[in-house]
Amino acid sequence: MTIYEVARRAGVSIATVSRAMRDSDLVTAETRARVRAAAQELDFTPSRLGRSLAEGQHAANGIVFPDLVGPYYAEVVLGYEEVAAELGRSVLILATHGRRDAAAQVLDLANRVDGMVIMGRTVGDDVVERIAATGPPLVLLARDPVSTVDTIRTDNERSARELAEHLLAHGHRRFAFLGDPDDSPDVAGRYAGFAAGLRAAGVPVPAPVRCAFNLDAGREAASGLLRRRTRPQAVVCANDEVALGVHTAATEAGLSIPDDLAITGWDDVMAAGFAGLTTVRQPMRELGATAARWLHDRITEPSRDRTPVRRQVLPTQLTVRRSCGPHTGR
Amino acid sequence: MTIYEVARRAGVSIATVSRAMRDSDLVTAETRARVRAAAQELDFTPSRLGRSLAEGQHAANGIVFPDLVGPYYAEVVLGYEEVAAELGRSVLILATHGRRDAAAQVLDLANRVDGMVIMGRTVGDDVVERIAATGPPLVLLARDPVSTVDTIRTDNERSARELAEHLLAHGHRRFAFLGDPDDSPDVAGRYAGFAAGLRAAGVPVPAPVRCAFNLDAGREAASGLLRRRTRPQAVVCANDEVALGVHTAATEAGLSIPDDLAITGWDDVMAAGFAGLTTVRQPMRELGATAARWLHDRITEPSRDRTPVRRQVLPTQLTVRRSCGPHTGR
DNA sequence: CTGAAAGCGCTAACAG
DNA sequence: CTGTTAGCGCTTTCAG
Repeated sequence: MTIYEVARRAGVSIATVSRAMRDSDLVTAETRARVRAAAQELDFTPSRLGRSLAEGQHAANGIVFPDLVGPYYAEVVLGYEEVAAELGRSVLILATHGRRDAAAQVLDLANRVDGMVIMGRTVGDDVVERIAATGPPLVLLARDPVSTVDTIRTDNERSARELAEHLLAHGHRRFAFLGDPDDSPDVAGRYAGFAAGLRAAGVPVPAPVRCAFNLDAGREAASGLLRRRTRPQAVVCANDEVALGVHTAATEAGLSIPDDLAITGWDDVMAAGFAGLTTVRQPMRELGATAARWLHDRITEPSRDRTPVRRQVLPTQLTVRRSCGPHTGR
Repeated sequence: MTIYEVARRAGVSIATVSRAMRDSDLVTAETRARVRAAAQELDFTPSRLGRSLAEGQHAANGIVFPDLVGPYYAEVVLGYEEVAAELGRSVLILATHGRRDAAAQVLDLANRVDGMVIMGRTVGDDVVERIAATGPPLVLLARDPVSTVDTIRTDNERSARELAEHLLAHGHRRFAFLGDPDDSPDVAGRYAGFAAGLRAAGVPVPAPVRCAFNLDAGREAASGLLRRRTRPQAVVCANDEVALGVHTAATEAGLSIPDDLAITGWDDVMAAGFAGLTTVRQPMRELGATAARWLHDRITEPSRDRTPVRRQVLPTQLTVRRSCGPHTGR
């Protein structure tokens, strides 16, 4: 079912069918009606491929992330998809799963979309720069800026520092940090802010205890930590899953939280509420939604690169619960 | 940067470039090398659009779901994407968000992919049938079969019945069911199995208390329920979010769980473990992964529809924790 | 307002 | 093995 058959049936040229299908005002209402009727009868839908090739537009956006485990990426993707859909664009997803050969897949994706966002440490800067140079518009999300690419992130340093100060106010002095700063720019920022907070108070900054982003990794790392001769008083974790792993390990070790051990996480996942975990909330959907809007601007702007580079850091919110230490008063 | 410029630079025809780029064995190793070198220098990547139009293949799959709230859909999508990527296919996502006009978007998606999965109650059977008739291969996921479309689901009836029996064994006799059977085929199945379990024991089957799939809805519905003169002894919820909402409401009302009120959920989300919630676990990734494999089979099979209709129901697992009632022994 | 015709970038017969 | 030449399905000048 192609435009030709509709044209024949309606007794017009394919150009007219094309116009009628897109409500161009270069056709009489009457002609349009006749064409649409024919299209209806033949159950014709213009081929996206044909149209895209001719227009040089995919009407699609891409997004690259490590995976969808935990609510963080899922929420970002959701915010992105929602706005993209409103703007009439489909969304292509690509999970790198930490694969080595992710670059090739990302490059392939760049070839299928009019714009794309690249999250965190999914691929190297070389790939980003290559796409920035010859590919579609890009937005970097939760990742350090590269050359002149638009970048959107949430604040990590400041909240982490605030968190450190809060813990210090509880009287804690021996700390541990769980998470791998080399794993993602977010973790690096959180560790940096945490370290800055301790340093300002003259408290020794521990080296990070590197572990993956999941409950089991946190649990395992913690069980080692808790066996040390001098146990930390407070464990700051790179995210909630890790923190909940520590929570589990501590409980198993017969420790009571927060009296024997204070714990904090990041993200405020649903389980954090039920575990009474102090954490930091960040505007995940807004992150994705903003990226989608920025991309749309770049894609539709008349002269590429007219808009200056955009950089934004969204604020986060410290959410204090009982896991960080006893709170007196209300 | 097109195939023509590479051809000129390498001193060959575009056909040869095409062959060299795809490692056809219809080119000398030497020619291939020369072409690839030229391509490299010019930073040429074959256009996906051009290729797709010529091949009549998108090398992409689609997936339609209501949203990504909660781990369920995210996990299914992840399993789907992972397998699709391994099979060399990109993935297009479409979240319907319960919109009325989802049909048009789904139809549009069908025009961009070689195969797609449609989950739950995102669009009506008419849309499914229309795509089945003229569109790419389809797999229905967590949804009742439609005509001869492949369908994969997890078991709901049986597990729900098992769950009812377990609760009956605890001595509970006054039940409530939270969730809307009209909302999704899954909920319908769960309610049906639950009802069957009670009926078999001669226990009155309550009408479902309809509520949305989230914590607040569960909490609100429960607070009404708990104010009735005869409070139920056990509340069976359509999923964990709802159950955790009930949990919250009950705790707020000063009830102790499970002594004053037993609660069960579905999905085994992370918070369920921390809340001690009895629930039912289902193989979410496997659901998506299987759908991706089935689609690939259909897409690549020589004569369309040679494979008979596939229907599969994956088993689930009752996960008993403390929220359903006191367990003696180990 | 409508039609003819030239692409968009690539693949795949079909000849050599 | 390599080149020529049709398309794939649609949009868009350019004439009329």
